[in-house]
Amino acid sequence: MSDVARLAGVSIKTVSRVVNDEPAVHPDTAERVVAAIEQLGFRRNLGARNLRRGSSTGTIGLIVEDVGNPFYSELNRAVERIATSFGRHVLTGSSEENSDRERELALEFCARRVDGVLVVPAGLQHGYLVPEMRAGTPVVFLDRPAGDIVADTVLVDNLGGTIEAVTHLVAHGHRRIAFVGDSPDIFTAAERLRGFREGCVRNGVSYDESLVVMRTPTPDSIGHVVSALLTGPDGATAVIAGNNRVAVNLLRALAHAAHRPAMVSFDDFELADLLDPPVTVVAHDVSALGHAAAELLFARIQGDQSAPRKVVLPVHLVARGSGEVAP
Amino acid sequence: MSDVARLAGVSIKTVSRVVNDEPAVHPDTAERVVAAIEQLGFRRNLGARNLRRGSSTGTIGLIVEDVGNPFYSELNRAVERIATSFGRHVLTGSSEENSDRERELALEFCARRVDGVLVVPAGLQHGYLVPEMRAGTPVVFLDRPAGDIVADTVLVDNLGGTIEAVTHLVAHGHRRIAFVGDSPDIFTAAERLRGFREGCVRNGVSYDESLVVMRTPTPDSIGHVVSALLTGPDGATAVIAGNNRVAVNLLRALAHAAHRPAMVSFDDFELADLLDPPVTVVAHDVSALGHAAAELLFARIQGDQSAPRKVVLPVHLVARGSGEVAP
DNA sequence: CGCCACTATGACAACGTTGTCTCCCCACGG
DNA sequence: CCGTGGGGAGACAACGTTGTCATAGTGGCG
Repeated sequence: MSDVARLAGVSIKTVSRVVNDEPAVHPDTAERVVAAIEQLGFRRNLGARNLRRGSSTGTIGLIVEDVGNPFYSELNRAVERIATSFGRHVLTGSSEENSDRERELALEFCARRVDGVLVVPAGLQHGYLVPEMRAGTPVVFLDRPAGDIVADTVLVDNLGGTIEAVTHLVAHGHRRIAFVGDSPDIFTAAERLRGFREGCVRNGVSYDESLVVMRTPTPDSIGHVVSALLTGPDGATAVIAGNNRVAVNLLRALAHAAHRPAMVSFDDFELADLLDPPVTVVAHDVSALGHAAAELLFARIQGDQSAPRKVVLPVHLVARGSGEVAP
Repeated sequence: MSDVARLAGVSIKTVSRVVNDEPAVHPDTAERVVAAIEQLGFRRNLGARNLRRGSSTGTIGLIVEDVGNPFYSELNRAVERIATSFGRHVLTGSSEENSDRERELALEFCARRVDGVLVVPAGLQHGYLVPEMRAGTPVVFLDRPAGDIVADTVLVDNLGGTIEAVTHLVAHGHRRIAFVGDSPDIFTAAERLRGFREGCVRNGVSYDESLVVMRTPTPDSIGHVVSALLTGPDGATAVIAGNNRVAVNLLRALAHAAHRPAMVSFDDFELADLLDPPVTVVAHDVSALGHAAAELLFARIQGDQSAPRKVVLPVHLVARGSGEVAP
């Protein structure tokens, strides 16, 4: 800036005035300044500007498990949409389901003075965020609750959705239902398992632990267990997939199986409707989840001091065929 | 920081020393400072720090069409991986295929002093980036080239891939092949159309303009044209989808059609292998695209001044069945 | 002619840090 | 007893901006 000022033969302050379109600059002077700016390729430093003006950085942080996972990328998009409408940009980070990385990202974002942070938590301990929150950085948890602190949270109805899935399968004649979920360390996975158990109880179906598998879904991990679940006299005639990753891997494992069980997936996913049979899912509006969380975050950013809120978004079963297969 | 200094009864500089783990601070003093920091919830301002030290902001910008599109989110993930390995964070933005928005995002990121920018360009004019690049912000274009400037670019072999798709279909007996692509304003769409034409020529198949549709893929836009392309005595017996969005919409439009044409999709997509028949695709490694572009960007950030590079990544046809359907 | 209002501009401080330099104190060696 | 050296700490400036205030010049009006 001082280079520009020197070249234009004005003070640094006048350059600032021109850059900020402030009035009270003589057109001729402004022209000289603009020319100097062009010539030197000057760009004002937004960081310094924000520092001096005490204004916000105009960014929010978003921490998810994996920005490449379609579920989270849809969330990311929804958050970005709201952020843009509030004139903010989004810093994203993937925690990789690792609580240390989550913490590192969150603290880093806070140090950068983001206006707020949205977290899909990987860990169960969030005490480290308390000082940041007290220092004025709002934090909203989404998809999963905070571990050991009270904070704004937006969830989906994991329990109700899984119960509904069980009920649907029972209504179509199934009594032996398997549940394949993600690692039980993940809140949503544990919660859906709880829903599964509750659903069995409510529908008068025996809950059989041997028909439950909870582990990180990979083609191998799912492939190995699926036949064990479905064969034998006590094998399951229907299976519930605990999330879209499980569902996809399960479908792949079943692709060449002789016997196709009935299936319901928690989480909708692209092309579920085009498979044969089309996959019945417990759908929830991922965009709505992102929207709700971001809206809540911006309310906090704008000074909403009310008590921490907990929002649970509804889910609904979309019957497409795979859940209606007879035992 | 001055509050902390006052509370601890030391100078502001000593606080700085403690915060930065500098030696030559008496343990007792350090302890007092740490206590004051705890009590006040002090967090150092990274922006001010970077300003003073003249160090980088530790961020790079990534501009894609839509962070929610699985293709771009996979790209995002790959870029994040490299960025993390270089200790950087990623600011993302969706241009929504709008060149004004792209420009706005890019200039905004530059003003924030990102260390570099990765752009999947929406527009064809990038002269606006020249001053930024001269000012020292490296820019790498990926998936599509810059419009009117010479710059680092990483592309995939759109031309070769589409030619291969045509060749594959011809080898399976097809002579009337339709091409459904995205809006011709998009580089990859135009390039793939060029490849389609070239493929027809090389394979001695007549290139028939009436079998080409180029438009933004939506369920409606695709649904309306598809039957026109495939019916009648001159209807196509095979169709090439210009990208994954087109493919998905096309599949949906064809789901209940009496007559299923052969099909090849440019871009692989999840579950393509589980459809009936499984979808033959021209696959390319999206992660590799992101990696290559990010690696190139960081080489520039670290001072590589060599001539702008243009990288074209290979594609390969994955025959799964849908392209092998007889006419 | 003197005063005022107004325009155009600049000097200076401050935002929150950190690098440089200086100062003080105490232990140690001669 | 004095000189030296090193550990511990602070004063000050600077990073790139912008807000505040001051100043110089100009034109109009009584």
